Amino acid sequence: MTDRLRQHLKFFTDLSDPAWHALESHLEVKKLNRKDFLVKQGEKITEIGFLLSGSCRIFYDKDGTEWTTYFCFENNLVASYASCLTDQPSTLNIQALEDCELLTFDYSVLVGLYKQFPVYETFGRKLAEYLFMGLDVRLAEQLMLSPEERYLKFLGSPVKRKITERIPQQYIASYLGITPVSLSRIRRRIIPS
Amino acid sequence: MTDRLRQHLKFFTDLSDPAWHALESHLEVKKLNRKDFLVKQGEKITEIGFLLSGSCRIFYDKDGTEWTTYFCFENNLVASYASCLTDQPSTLNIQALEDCELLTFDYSVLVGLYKQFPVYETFGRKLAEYLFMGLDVRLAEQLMLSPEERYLKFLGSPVKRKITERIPQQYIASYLGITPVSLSRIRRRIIPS
DNA sequence: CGTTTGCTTGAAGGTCTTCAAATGTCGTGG
DNA sequence: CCACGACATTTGAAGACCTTCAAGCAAACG
Repeated sequence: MTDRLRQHLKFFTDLSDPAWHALESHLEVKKLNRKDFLVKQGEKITEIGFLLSGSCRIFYDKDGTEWTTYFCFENNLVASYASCLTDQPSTLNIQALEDCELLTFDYSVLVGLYKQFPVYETFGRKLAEYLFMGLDVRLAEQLMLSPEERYLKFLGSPVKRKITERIPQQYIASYLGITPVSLSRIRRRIIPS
Repeated sequence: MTDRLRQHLKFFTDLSDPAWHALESHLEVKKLNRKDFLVKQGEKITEIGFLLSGSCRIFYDKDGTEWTTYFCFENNLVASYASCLTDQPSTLNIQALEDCELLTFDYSVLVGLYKQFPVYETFGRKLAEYLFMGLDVRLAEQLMLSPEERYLKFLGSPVKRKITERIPQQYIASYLGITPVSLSRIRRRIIPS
């Protein structure tokens, strides 16, 4: 079962057996029911999860309105990474959209591995670089594209299009930075069927 | 002169003398006149700059409209980092807002240092983490705050407030994701004086 | 079934955008 | 030092789009 995590980490860097086992020995299995929270805004939780099954969304809550920054599915890492890095309470929430099974370990484990195995420094670098690039694209879209263009682009991505089949529309709207009502109207506009 | 760069890198991690000299030996001095480009959209330039004096802005050009993602000043690193990472042509521009003097080295130098000195892996990780966190906050603001709120927040940051004293308003607008016209109206609205 | 939850639709209102013109500001050359 | 031109900012008017509040449906679930 942990093999799937090891496989996923290869996307960033290859780990030797000893290096891998050092991490593996800290892994725990965790289950979340739909709507359960892995991380809550305001709490300091430096747990890093790897989704074996199910899905989560990462969102901010501002005055009762929720703004989604990311969706996570099987074989994805999920964490309040900024909170780990700053060692401050999380500014965001991570909530299960479906029942989830995940492997977890604490960020402090990773920090320990940075010191023990140089290869983990490389891993940490690649991970941060990967997250950086994801945000970079996302910010650019948010800056340059209109809500309608953002939705069209969302549909244009096969990976993301699948999200629409699995995630309530209101969360897509909050990901696009608009209200559910607006998304509904945009949909009627571009798919006049 | 290169000392200022070394000092700045300490923000991320301490470099031993040999590690530092390995980088220092590759540094070049470069001057940019106002409006000159360090990086142009569509070109693959993996040069990393450290601003000794002057300022730059990083922006996307979409159909003739420019959208600023970042401003850089003295003692800041500046590069098309995503382009370095992906080894693809840059999707953004870096342009001097004032006459600039900078120290530069190519990203490939850094990649070489990753292999030679483990400490540079740590540096690279911290750098990527730092850039990630900057984008994280920026995206959250872009998602959750109205243009007016974004501008107020911009003014509320002493560091950024200084930008208004040095940078034309239209660039601030493009940073906030609105038109110069809108920013002008927002200003009139919140500072009715 | 009835309740809950989520999506759609309507009406009204606000803010941003676009296009255009006027006013300001700054740097350069006469 | 002033005048000019280039570039920035402001302002006006019209229009588009998103938002809010509210009501109506539809599907999902106990």
